[in-house]
Order: sequence, then C-alpha cells, then structure tokens
Amino acid sequence: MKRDRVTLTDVAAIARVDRAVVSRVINKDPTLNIRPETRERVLAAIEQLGYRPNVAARSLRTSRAHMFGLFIPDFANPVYAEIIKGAEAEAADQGSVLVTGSATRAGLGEYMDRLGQGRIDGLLLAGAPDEAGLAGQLDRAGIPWIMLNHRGRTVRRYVILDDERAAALAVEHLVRLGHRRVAHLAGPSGADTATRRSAGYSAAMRAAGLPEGPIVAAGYTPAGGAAGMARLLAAGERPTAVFVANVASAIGAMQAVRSAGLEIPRHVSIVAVHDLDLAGYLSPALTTVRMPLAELGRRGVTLLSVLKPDETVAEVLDGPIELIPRSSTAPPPDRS
Amino acid sequence: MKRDRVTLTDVAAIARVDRAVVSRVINKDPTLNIRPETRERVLAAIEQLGYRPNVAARSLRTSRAHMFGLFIPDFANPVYAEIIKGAEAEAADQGSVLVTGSATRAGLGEYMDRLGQGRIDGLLLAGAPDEAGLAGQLDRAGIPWIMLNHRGRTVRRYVILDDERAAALAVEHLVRLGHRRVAHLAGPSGADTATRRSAGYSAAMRAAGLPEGPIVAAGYTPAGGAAGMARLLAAGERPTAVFVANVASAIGAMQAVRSAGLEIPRHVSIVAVHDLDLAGYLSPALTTVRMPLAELGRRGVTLLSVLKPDETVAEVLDGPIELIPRSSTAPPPDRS
DNA sequence: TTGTATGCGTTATCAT
DNA sequence: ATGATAACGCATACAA
Repeated sequence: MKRDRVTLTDVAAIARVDRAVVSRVINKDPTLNIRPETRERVLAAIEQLGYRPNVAARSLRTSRAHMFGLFIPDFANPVYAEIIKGAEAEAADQGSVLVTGSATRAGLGEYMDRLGQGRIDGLLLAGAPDEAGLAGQLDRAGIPWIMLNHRGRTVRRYVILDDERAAALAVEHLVRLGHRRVAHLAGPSGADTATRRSAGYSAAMRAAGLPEGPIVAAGYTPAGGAAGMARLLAAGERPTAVFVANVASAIGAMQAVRSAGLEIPRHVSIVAVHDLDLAGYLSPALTTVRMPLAELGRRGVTLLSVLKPDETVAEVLDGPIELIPRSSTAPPPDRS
Repeated sequence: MKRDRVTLTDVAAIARVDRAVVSRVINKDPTLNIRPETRERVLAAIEQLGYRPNVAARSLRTSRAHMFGLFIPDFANPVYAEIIKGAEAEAADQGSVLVTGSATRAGLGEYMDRLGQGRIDGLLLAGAPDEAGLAGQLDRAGIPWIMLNHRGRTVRRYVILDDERAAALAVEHLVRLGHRRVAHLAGPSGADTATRRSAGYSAAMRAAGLPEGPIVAAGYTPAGGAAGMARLLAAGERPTAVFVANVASAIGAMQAVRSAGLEIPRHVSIVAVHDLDLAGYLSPALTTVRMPLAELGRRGVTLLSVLKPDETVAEVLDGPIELIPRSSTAPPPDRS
C-alpha cells in the first residue's frame, strides 16, 4: 500500500512528460496542443497512481479555494436542511464543496477565525446573524458574502423568498374555502420574514375585501403559537381560520385549539408557511405553503460565484410557491 | 479599505522583525526566546493589519488541513443534525472546522474527488455508505476514517451507540407499567442499528420472563411502520404495547392505530428510539429513549485525531441513555 | 508540441 | 534573541 502521497511530479515521471504538461491536461487547458498519444500516457499514469491534486498547493497558487461557506443558526431546524441541500448541489455543480457552520457553538466571528484566510471563496449567511460589524469584517477579509432569507438593515446584499406571495396563497386558500374571519399569528417582530408574511396577509385580506382579523405576535416557537392562539380564541368573535407564520408556531397553536375543547378543522382551520416533512405527520396533517428553500441555497452559491467584489444584490427569488392542502383546513362551520 | 490580503511579510515589516519570528509567535513556539517588547510589537502589528494566516500555505507546508469531514445520507434527518452538532463542537475545540457532505446528490466517491487531496485530516462516515472498496479508497488516499453508528462488515473502524441498552430501557418501561404482551416493530433487516435494537428487545423480554411478542420488520419509514402496525393489530392476540425501532416508523404506527379505531395509549402503548424534537409535537406526544447522538459525533472527531494510521477501533459509546416518558405510554387496559 | 522557471504564504532548520 | 533560506505542490507565462 502506497504510503507517500503522489504528486504531479510522480505522474510526470511515469508518463515521461513534464509536470507542466500533466497540469495542463488535468485542467483541460484549451491552449494546450498535445498529441493524443501523449495525453493517453498522462491519463493512464494518473489512473495508475490514483493521483488527485493537492488542494492546498492549488489553492495557494490560484487563490481559489473551491469551497463555499454556509453559516446557519442551527442544524436541527429543517428549514436550513433544505437550504443546505440546494447550496450543496450548486457547489457540487461547480466542482466545489460546501462547508457549513452553525451558531450553536459560537458566533460568526469565532467561526471566521477558525476558517482562517483563503479557505472559502464566499460565504452564505442564513438566518439573521448579528449584523454589527459583520459586513466590515467580511469585506476586510476580502470574502464575498450574501444574506439568505434576510434583508440586511444597512447593506444590500441578500436574496430572499417571496414571503408576501406565500402569505397571499395561504389567505386565498382560506377565503376560497369560505372563511371570512381570518386571523393571523405573526412571527417575532424583529424577524424580517415575519414582517413580510404579515404584510402579505394584510394585502391579501384587503384584496379579498375582508377586514383584517386580529393579528397577534406569536413568535416562531410552539410556546408562542400556543399563547397567541389562546388569545385569539378568547377574543369576542372567534376567527374561523388562522394563518400562522411558521410551522413551529402552528404546532403550538394546534395544541391550544385542542386545549380549548375545539377541533381542527371543524371549528378552526390552520395553515402555515414552509412545507416541512413534519407537517404531514401532525394530526391533523397541516396545510402549508411550500417555499423554494433549496432553490434559495442554490441561488446563493450561484450569486456568490458570479458577483463582482463590490456589486450589491437585492433579489426576491423567483421560484415556485405552492399551497399544499392537507387536513387542517376546511370550510368554516356554517352558523349563519 | 485594504484590498490586498495581508501576509506574514507585511506583519514582519511593520513589526521590524523577520517573518520567521512572527510565525513562531503566532504558533506559540515554546523554543522561541523572545523579549516581551518584541512580542508586543508583533502582536500589535497583527492586530493593526488584521492579519489572519493563509490556510492554504500553512496546510501545504504542514500537511495538516485543520478540517474534518463528515459524510451523512441526508441533512433532513434530525438524527444527523444532532451528530453534526457534536462533531462540530469537538472540531471547534481543536481549532478545526467541520465540512459536512451528504449523499443527497452523489456517492462518497464523487464527494472525495471534489474534496481533492489534503483537504481534510479525517473523515467520519455516518449512516451506512456503500462499503464496497470504501476502506481501500480512503486508505489509499491516506485519510483516517471512522464509521459512526454502523459496524463495518469487514473492517473494525467504528463507534456505535448502545442500542441494546436503549431497547432494554424501552421494554423495561413498558413492563413496569404492567404490559406483558409487548410486540416489536423492527427496523430494516439490513441496518446494523435495527439488528442491535431487536437484540436488545429480545434480551429484555427474556430478562423480564416474558414471551417474545410478535416481531415485525417495519423499516425506518412511516409507511413501513403503518404496515407493520396493521399486521400487529390484525394478529390473534393484540399486543398492549409496542417497542418501535425509530420515530419515523412510530409515526406511521400511530396512524395505523388510529385507523383501526383504537386509541394511544388507552389500547396500545408506543415507545420509540431517539428523542427528536418532533416526538414531543406528535399527538399523543411520543415516549422515547434518548441516545447521546451529539456525543457520538464528538467522540468520532476525537478518535480521528488521536488514532494511529493503522489502528482499529470498535467502540460502544458510553454515554447517557434515558427514557423520556410522554403521553404515548400508559398502563395496559385491564381485561383480566 | 513540450519543457523551464518562478512564485503563491507558510513553517522549520540552521545560522548568526 | 533574531535572521536567512529552503521546501511544500501546483499553475502559468514564456522559451524552445
């Protein structure tokens, strides 16, 4: 078993050629004019030795890492799993690899330190990392970066999803079923996605000629959803349907409905954003709006590799958004 | 804004010192005898320029990447999310970073090609990648590797969890509640974890002096769990409790119970392996056995960095395993 | 059609 | 207590 790693020089020796030739064969240099026979010898030698280029040397020479970074808040959140999948696929298409880090352990700053200089060609920031001094730090390091699913307050370097349209789809679904009192459990007031979903809700209600039902801030957690739904149910005129800002919150909301002795969807219909696997496993199965999360990740990597250093980007991803009807929505109880 | 990246030479120039000195200061070379005043100058220069070592150059020189790889089947599976968290934390403790790849897009072979040579110091293999020629390929590349949660058929290079004990905990919980007819929905016959959980079930039943209830292979999917549970319920003497090999399968099993017009836990108790967040959101909330998944990831990285090249490892991780009681288990219906 | 020379940024050995 | 130098493996401009 070969212990020493094989280098270009080894391959060149076996192929009776210079290292430069091997290098140009590997990199498919179009200006290389080589006779087929020689190329064969090179390829054979590569195969025989099982040669694979040393990325450190290559990267040092070309100052390209062929690696993209993706920083997320938490691996356990299935929303990010989808984004990762897309980003990984696009990176692979470019012959690059994706290194993902999470804020579970420490902040972005410490992560960047561990990464060092020159390890990645660009960084995707999903969720909402602490923005303070972020742009500066990354720019000083000369690393292209883009925020995913979150608009920066100061910098225009992001791609987001069309949350307004997603919210509209949800509301329209409820309206089509006959609901007229549609309430909204909103996400955390700080979150950019939450703001956009709420805006979409309001716009859709207006478009349908309906009065905005109560809007209650519920956060993105089951506990928040439960508390929010409890308030909604205690209100004077109980809504017959609720648009919830995300699935986690909807889970809590559903529990609150049950606790109140009511049934879903018989007394209250519920629809939430993001079509996670989990949604299908709840009982009743949760009606959701599917967002192109994988496409978001994919687009991020693409932009990273085509963007000029100082170019800005403020893009609303144009991907398929669709309503996935399940068992948590139905026509309202007729009490007329 | 500085555009050119700053190198050791720049720092040395500002500090009026040689590059070698800066390097040794950074790496805390104990043999370096430097006067405090000089060290201060160096540190100040580093700070002033915002210098960060170039990993490519360093890695080329030292042939250490300060990066570990983790290959998993799918990011969407929360089990791997936990493993990733642990592995990332341990890597961080070592000043390294973790690059995770998934089989979503392609196999391990193609992933290794994209990784190239010298990018990682070691590779963790979670789940069960195609084992054919795997060991050979990695060994030839000189990359230390370890399988996580899966015993290799031929090679002894793995760390697994104590699935037998987990199964025993689950069964003991049911027996303590008074159940005597405890069935088992097993995982896929090929999966190593499934085998161990089944063995644990059998041993625990024997230890309790109870006859092995029916054992049905159900796979690790909701569909499999539903089908398996349907068979269990159709059998002559219906079990009062079922130990299910994983949560996904349990979800299907729960649906099958409801479809049969029965209630959980009134007619059938259910307990499954792995305490995923999801378990708490089901209704009824699922009783589970928590396994130290994060510890598994952490241990993997540790072993990777201490193992000698040709050393083998066959370890059952000694971490906390505990039963998390929720609402899916209760005493059996008394029909005596 | 193929070979030569140089430098990427760092670490480590040896001088001074 | 600090400086000079070589080498890691590769890509590329240029020479032959």
